[in-house]
Formats: sequence, C-alpha cells, structure tokens
Amino acid sequence: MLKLLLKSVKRVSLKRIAEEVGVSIATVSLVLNGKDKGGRVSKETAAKILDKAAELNYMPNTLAKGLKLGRSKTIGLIVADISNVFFGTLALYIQEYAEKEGYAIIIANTNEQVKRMEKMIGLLKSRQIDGLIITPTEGSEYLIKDLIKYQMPLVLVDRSYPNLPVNSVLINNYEISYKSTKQLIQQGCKNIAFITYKQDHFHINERKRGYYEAVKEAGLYKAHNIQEVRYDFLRSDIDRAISYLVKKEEKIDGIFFATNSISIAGIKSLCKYNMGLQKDIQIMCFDECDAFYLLPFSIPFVRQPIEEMAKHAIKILIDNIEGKNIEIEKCFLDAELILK
Amino acid sequence: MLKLLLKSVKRVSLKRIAEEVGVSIATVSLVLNGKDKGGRVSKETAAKILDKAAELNYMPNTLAKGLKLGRSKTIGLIVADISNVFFGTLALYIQEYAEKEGYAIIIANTNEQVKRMEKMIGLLKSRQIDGLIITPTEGSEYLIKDLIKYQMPLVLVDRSYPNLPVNSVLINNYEISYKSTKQLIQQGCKNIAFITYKQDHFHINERKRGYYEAVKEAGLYKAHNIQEVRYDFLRSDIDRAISYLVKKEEKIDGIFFATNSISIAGIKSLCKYNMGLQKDIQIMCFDECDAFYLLPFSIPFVRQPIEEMAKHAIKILIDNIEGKNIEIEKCFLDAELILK
DNA sequence: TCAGCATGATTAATCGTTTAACTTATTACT
DNA sequence: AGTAATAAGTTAAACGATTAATCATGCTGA
Repeated sequence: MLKLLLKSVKRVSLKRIAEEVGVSIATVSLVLNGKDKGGRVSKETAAKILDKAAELNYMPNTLAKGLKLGRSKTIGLIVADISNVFFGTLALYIQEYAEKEGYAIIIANTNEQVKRMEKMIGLLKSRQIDGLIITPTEGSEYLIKDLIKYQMPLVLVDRSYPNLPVNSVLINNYEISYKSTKQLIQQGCKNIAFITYKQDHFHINERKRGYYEAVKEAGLYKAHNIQEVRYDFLRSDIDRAISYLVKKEEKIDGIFFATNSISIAGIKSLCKYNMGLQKDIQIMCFDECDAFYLLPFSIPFVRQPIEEMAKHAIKILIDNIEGKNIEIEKCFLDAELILK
Repeated sequence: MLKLLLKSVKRVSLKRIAEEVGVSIATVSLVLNGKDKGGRVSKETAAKILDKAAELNYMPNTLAKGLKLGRSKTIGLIVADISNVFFGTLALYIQEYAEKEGYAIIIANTNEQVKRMEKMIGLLKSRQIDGLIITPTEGSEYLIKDLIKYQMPLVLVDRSYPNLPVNSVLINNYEISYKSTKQLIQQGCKNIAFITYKQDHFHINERKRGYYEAVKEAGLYKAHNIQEVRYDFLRSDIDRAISYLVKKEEKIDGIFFATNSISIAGIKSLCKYNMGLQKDIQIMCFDECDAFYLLPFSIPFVRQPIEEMAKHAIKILIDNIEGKNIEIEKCFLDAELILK
C-alpha cells in the first residue's frame, strides 16, 4: 500500500510524451536527441514534442540510456581519504570539470588499503562506470594491471606505476624535492631531516630521491636523518621520529615533510616539544596548510597544481572514453615552491 | 575498428553463464539472487551456476537491475563544498555507512549557489538515485518543497528548514552556542563579538540566538558586536570586521566564530593584526582546526558529531527508501564543547 | 487409473532508450 | 508513365536483469 503510494509519482518517460503528442516513442527519441535532421521529422511535430517535453519537465533515464548505449556517463574516483584536504580539493575540481562534459562522479575511499581498493573497483565496475581516476594504494599494481587488461579507461593521479602502460597525471616530485631541499641548505641548514611514509610508492620515492641528491651533493647526507612513519600510526610514529631527531647528539636544524598529512602531524609534534620553529629548526612542507597562517613568519611549502591536475586527468580520461585518443599519456605538471 | 577493439572485452552477463551451464537466464538469476528455495532449482544446478559465476567473476549490471527494479542503489549527496574538511569528513562517513548497506554515493557541490543546487538535483534525479542527502543552500526552500512533492526520499543534514515536513539531522545549535558564549563570559570576557555569515539559515540563526541570549542575560549585549560576513568575500569581509572590532573604542575581549571557515579566516586575520590570542582576546570556534595545535595554549571549540550525523542520515534515508519508516524524523544530536 | 502435488525448470513480459530497417505518401525527373 | 528520390514517420529488436505464469515430469494415494 505504501509502496504503491510511493510509486504513484511516476517519472516522465518518452512513452508518456509520445502518447500525449500522439506519435511513436522513436520519433520522440529522435527529436529529443537532435537526430531529426534530414527529413526525419516535420518542424511542427518536433515543436510539439519539444514543447510537451518542456511542459512535463522530461528528464532522460540515465540507467536506460546507459544500458542501451553501454555507457553510463559516470566516472569513478578512487582516493585514499576524501576528508583529506588534498583529495577533497582534487575531488572538487574533478567533479567540476567532469560535470562540464556531462559526466557524474562516484567517489570511493580506500583508506590506503589495497583490499578496499579492490572492493571499490568491483563496486564501481558493476555500476558500469565509463572510466576510472585513481590514486592507487601501495601494492595495488596487480589491480591496475587487471584494469588495463580489462581495457578500462583509466588515469592515475598523484601516484603512479611508471613502468605500467597507463595514463597518469603527476607532478615533478624529484625536481621539486631537490629544489626544496636546496632551499633549506641555502638558508643555512647543515643537518636536514626528511620525514616520509614507510611506503613503496613511486612518487614518495621520487621525493626521497630529490632530498637525497640535494643533501648528498652538499655533503650533508646522513642515513638516520631519513625517518619513515606508518600511515596507520602516523601520530605516534611522528612523535617518536621528532623526539629522536631533536634529541640526538647532532641535533637537526631543518626538516622536510614529504606529504601534507605528515606536515601537519609533524608541526603538531614540534609544537608539543616546544621547538623554536624557524629559530632552531627550519621546516619545509608538502602542500599548504591553514595552520601556517597562525605563525608570525611564513613557512615555505610546495604547492601542487591541484586544479590543473584535475583538468588534465578529466581531459585524458574523457578523450580515452570517447575514443579520441588511444595513446598512453604520461602528464607531468610543475609544482611550485612558495617562499613568500 | 578501435571501437570494436574496445568493445571486444565484453562483461559477463547472466546470459553468458546460462549458456555455459546450459540452463535458462531465469534459473541463473534465481540462483544468484538466492530465490531458488522451495524446490525451484536443484542443488546440483545451483552449484554449477554458482561455480560458473565465480569462475567468470560475474558482477551484476547495476544499470539493468536498477532499470528493472526502479531502484539504483545509489544515493546523491549534495554539499556546499567537498574541499571543506567538515563536508569532506561528512562525505567520508556517509560513504562508509552507505557502502555497508550496498549503496553508492554520487557527490555534487553547490558552492552555496541555489542555481547550482537546482542543477545538481536534476542531474542526480536523471541518474535515478534512490534518495538524497542535502546540506541545502540559502534560498533553496522551493527546491526542497519540490522534492517532497515528488516524494523523493530525502534527509537534510547540518542545515534545515524547520517548518518543512522533511527528515533532518542537526545539532543542538542554540544550546551549544549559548553554552559556548557562557563559557567565554565565565572566563571573564565583558565584550564578546560574534562573527557569522550574512545568510538566512536556520542553523546560523540558532547559533546567533544562542550567543544573543547568553550575552543579553549577562547584560553584555551590544548590537555592533555582531558582525556578518559574505560567503563569497569571506577573507576581505573578515578582515574588515576584525579590524573594526579590535580598533573601536570599546575594544572587544572575546570572539565567537560561527562556522569553521569563519574560524580559520578569523584566526588568520587576528594573527595578521598581531592580536594576542588568549591574552587580549579569548576566542571560541565552531569545529576543530589543525591550526589550533600550533599554539602554546588550547583554543576552545565546538565539536560536531560528524560520524554520528552521517550514521543517522544514512539510516533514516535508507529506512525511508526501503519503506521501513514513513514518519518524518527530526534528529538532533548534541555537539560537544571542548575546552581541554 | 488418474487427479493432485512436488520438483525443477522455462517462457515471456517488462523497465526506458536507441536505432537500423522498413513503410507510406508525395514530389521530381526523364 | 515509370522510376527514383525525399519526407515523415513507425516497427521491432536490443541492452541485462527480474519474476509471474507456465510447463514438464515423476510420484503418491484412493
């Protein structure tokens, strides 16, 4: 009874328009899709159909359309954590650019767990998404390979497997890390730490390599200045790392944080230990953070071109989906070092 | 040619399984949906079907299923700005709880513009979403009314129109604002400002009312201590407001920020004017912010139970969608005042 | 012997759209 | 007049899944 009540508000379909105008469903479809050129439908009939469609506020059923055409005009976006500002901003722009092309976005989180990533891919596939934008988790190479085999239009963003034949949009991690570390050295730092995730990610390794080359070149390399923390125990691992770094005999005078979450946790920790930022220790962060504005001095950071990344990812993906481009695209964008 | 190539990877359908096992599509469907009890299908056939489905890694086509059943197992989430941590976190939890019930989430942004909200509702409707979770923008009452008339399962979150017969999940805005303001008064503030959006939102008005009652009760009410800023000109309006408040003859000694975005912008501004936080001015914020951890003292704030909000919203919505509950639910959750 | 029932499966309609192929009537051309 | 071309539509199959209705077979008991 209730169900009947709920169903009573029927959506407007082509059939309804066809009946009310007195033509066949096919004619309505042709007109509404603009395929009535070349003497298919008379001007008057077309006008009547368009009027009726407007009057009834017709909206095509995307499910039916997708089923018939084999395309859903929907893109899956798989990120590690949508509550993280970096991914949130990425999602915002991806959604914006996708919408302009008539695509909707379904978002899924992995929480950096490959099992969840597998599940999410399955979930999105069963929804007949036309393509996928992914920031892959560690150890997900086999999933990416599967998707390639499956011929799923795909773009990796932020992170990538450089040896896989897959579209990607990345930043110049190595160069910007090298440059950022150099900057700390120029500011007079002699003992610079690098805090990063204990993860085997290409982009993370590149950042490490940039740091490494810069300190080595300056003759400042010390193995124990590189500290790795676990994603799942970020807070406690950072605390331990910072505590170690500031207490060891050769006290550090600079820290480079490899990601935004590490930056935030690291700064929190430094404050807890009451370290004199920019007096005793110079820091350098990946990504901007609101917290910076609280300080009486400015903290240098690497700004990623998130909007550009989103724009490129969507363009590459949609070109791929619509068959306009079948070449693999590896797109590298320049991040910016902000010193202010 | 290319298209043919792309199409060559066909998805596994019921038909394929039926052919390979040598039964009809109907039988496969029954077995895979667990509707083969009561002597519908023999154990052996069922086993063969299940095996084959597993072997081929069958995944139901959600579009076809949705078309047939009139339900898409998809929920639309419309927020103001997914790059805002509050909404990002909300989205994270909503997605998590929805997923547990087998629903996917499509996210859309309004940027606080009612025209965009209208567009997004249309876009989501045409995708046959089963229900909608919305943080409505200002002036969107007519859209909500439409949705109610349309009998769309719907839950408003964070914000609401209290007079409309619509499900909602809100916090106790009035009480928590009253309590927070009282707290500032107890700490000795005699001249407390309230900075809020120039928006006619129920939840915003409630927060203002809480502030108002508290200062009035203490005989501290002054009309010009309430400053309103525009969403689209947040930074500049906040700057002007703060500048005014700290420079006027009766200098303020406390500020209550009505939302998280206002808190962040406000603190930035205070730092710019070099105000001595917690010496000259006590502040009170809505929502937590990473920036707080940079300070040598703790900033009191109102913590919203975001996960609980998401949980309730999803429960109410899905009960509604599945016809388990047709009563209108107005759910109020308690926010927490964190002083540390 | 045969109605009645249980078991195990199939048939066919349906959801809303798209589109190739077909129809029918009119006009144009030689 | 006969053929072709054009205009203005319609028909019907298909996409993949669900499900009410039907069918076929074997068995039971009076």
